Amino acid sequence: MGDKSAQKKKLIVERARRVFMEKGYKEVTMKDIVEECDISRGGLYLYFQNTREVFEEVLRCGQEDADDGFEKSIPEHAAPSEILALFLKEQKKEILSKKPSLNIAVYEYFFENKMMPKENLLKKQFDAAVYIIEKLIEQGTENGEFYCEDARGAARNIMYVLEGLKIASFTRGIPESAVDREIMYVMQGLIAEE
Amino acid sequence: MGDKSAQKKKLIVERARRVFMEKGYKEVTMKDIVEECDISRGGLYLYFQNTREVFEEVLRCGQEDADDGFEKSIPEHAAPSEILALFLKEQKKEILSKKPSLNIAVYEYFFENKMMPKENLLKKQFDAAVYIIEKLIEQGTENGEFYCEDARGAARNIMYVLEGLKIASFTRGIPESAVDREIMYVMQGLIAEE
Amino acid sequence: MGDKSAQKKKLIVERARRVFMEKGYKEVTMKDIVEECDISRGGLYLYFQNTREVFEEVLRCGQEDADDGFEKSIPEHAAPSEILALFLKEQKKEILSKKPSLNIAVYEYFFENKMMPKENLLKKQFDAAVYIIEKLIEQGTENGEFYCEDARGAARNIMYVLEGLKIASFTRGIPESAVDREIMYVMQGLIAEE
Amino acid sequence: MGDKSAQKKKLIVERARRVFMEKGYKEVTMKDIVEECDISRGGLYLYFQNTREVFEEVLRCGQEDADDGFEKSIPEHAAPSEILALFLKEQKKEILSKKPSLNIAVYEYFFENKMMPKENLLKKQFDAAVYIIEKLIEQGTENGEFYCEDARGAARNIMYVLEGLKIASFTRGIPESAVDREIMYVMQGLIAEE
DNA sequence: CATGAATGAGAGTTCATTCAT
DNA sequence: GATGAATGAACTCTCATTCAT
Repeated sequence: MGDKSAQKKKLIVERARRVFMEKGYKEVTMKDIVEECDISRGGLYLYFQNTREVFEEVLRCGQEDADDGFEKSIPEHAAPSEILALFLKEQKKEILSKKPSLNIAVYEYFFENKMMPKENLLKKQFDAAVYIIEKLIEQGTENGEFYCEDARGAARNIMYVLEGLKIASFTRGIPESAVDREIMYVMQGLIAEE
Repeated sequence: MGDKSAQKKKLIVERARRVFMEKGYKEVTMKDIVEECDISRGGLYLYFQNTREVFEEVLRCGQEDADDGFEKSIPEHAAPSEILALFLKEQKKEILSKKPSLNIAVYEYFFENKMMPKENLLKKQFDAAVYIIEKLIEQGTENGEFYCEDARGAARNIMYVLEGLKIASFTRGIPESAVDREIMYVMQGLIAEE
Repeated sequence: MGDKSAQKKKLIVERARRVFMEKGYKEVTMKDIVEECDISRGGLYLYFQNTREVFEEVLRCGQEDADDGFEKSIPEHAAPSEILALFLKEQKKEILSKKPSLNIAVYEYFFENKMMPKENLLKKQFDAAVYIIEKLIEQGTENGEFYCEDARGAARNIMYVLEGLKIASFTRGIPESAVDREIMYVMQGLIAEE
Repeated sequence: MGDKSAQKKKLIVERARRVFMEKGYKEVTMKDIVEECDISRGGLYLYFQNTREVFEEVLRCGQEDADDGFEKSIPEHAAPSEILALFLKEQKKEILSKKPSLNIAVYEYFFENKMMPKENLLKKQFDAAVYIIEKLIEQGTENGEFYCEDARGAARNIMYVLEGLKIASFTRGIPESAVDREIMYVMQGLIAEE
């Protein structure tokens, strides 16, 4: 039972994710999910009481497959600067992607549910990324690739720029060149400096 | 009639703005607006067909009072660095403000209506701000306050960071210290450098 | 407006009364009322939020036509004993009536909403009836038709018996003879005694 | 199987009784019963098709523990008037009891299912009580405690008053004094008389 | 027998939108 | 123009009832 039930729940979450990617968070109704899932009206309510619960499960289950693509693409003995470049490239791809993604739904959800200091998914992801970038910059500084006196500050600056670019992309659309330019700018700040 | 009609329209927009500030964009119904405006249901439809039209009018009419506070607060013969500092302070205030603002509604609206290359309000405001900052940096560089080889790049960097901070604030909440730190960081990049 | 609106409300209440007479109180749904009224789903909600509100309005509006039949049937210069007899006859008719009446709905409603010390319709009607009977008995005693030392006690006893008969009729059904017997019994108590 | 099955049925009825005491008759759903019984949804349907069947079983099984308290409390060689007084005291307790009882559910049930001339539980209980009171009055009359020419009539009158009091209590609430007064009144009618 | 997931009918409720006045 | 009553579509949610296991 726990098994089949869990199976079903997973299926619902999977299908629901598509709906949220397509329509954002607020727009989605239980009916939308029901229809996407080929499930009965009442059936959905066995597992979730409202779209909020469904979406939170989508978030919870979604973290696994998050950066799969990225991590796999890192060569064995890559230099810190190379890894950082790869990371930024990955981010660029996401920023520019025309494919529907959960991003907008996530923002809509957190606009409505701001109040979550520590369990906030966005914050966790942001902090984790800052940490990784910081370490890369430190390593790069040690082996002479980078010159940077405030690795953490630089890492944070990069992440805020990326967040700004994301929003710019979702709310206006920006050309690839603009993303490249910004990435270039922050990379410059790490390398040259003298 | 053009007069009374325009008067009425203005009243609606004014009241509707409050509603959008309170509830965001998607949540708002025609009923909400009708109730806030003490107008008849049919009356509203004489001016606007749906919440989208109302919101667009809100955006159009709202630009006036935008940076009033800021511009007034600039001293007569302030140095470029001082003006920039004031601007950033203003931004900080907005980022940290707990008062309901149109910001979230604006994001929600543009998530749904991304496709507007040139008339996009967000883009216009962003570009305008970039231009101002760029000029300030150039002036500052000339009079020796700043050292900066790529004023436009730096200006854009600052604006993306601010946008990132805004989103961070709306979706997670950030402490004042975090905002200060980021502002400090970008200012450092302009001043020191040697 | 107040006029047409009141008109409509009255119509709804009228039709709704039928529904409550037919189905009791708890069984009735907003849909039932909507259908009986040839009104739209949303239309009903303009006037009432739920069946409880409708029923309370039915109660409020219904008191007028209550004892019409009775009062009209009283001859000009009837003796107290005759009036009392008429009253009891009226009660008997109601107790035995096979026609759907609001009675059961009223009981169901007050089972659920017992808590109303002073505005309780049932109590008011009961007390009013007790008062009338008491006065009749007093008058009858004065002119020698009755012999009774505790007019109020007797009046109350009569009303409780009638209430008991009503319930008996609604929950089991009782023959006319049983009602006659009880009425006879209480009347005996007033007359003979010598 | 008859054994285990009967056991289970009994358990269901026991728990269901609580539900009916709590919520009346009409309000109760199969779901309510299932939940109170810690039984499976399908399981309940093996024994009962709907709440009506359950409630009828509750009624059938419930008669046992009915007047337990009363019968036990009768002293060995009590005088008829004493026994009657005890009986009325017992009735008073039930009328005024704030504890949830099956009473309201019973009324609701019989409002809906009036048509049962001979197997009607309420009628049976009523008639049985009348018979007992009649006998007590007769005995009391014989030994000089009472004076009463129509024992059956008096007995019936008492029972209808009690029924009226019960309904009054369930639909409006009545103070203890009111119950006392009515009981006193009917007792007076038996004793004094001259 | 017993379970409980699943179904689908139906009640409740809210609004965008229309239209007679 | 302006009003607000009226409509009906769309959504949410709950249960009686069934059925594969």
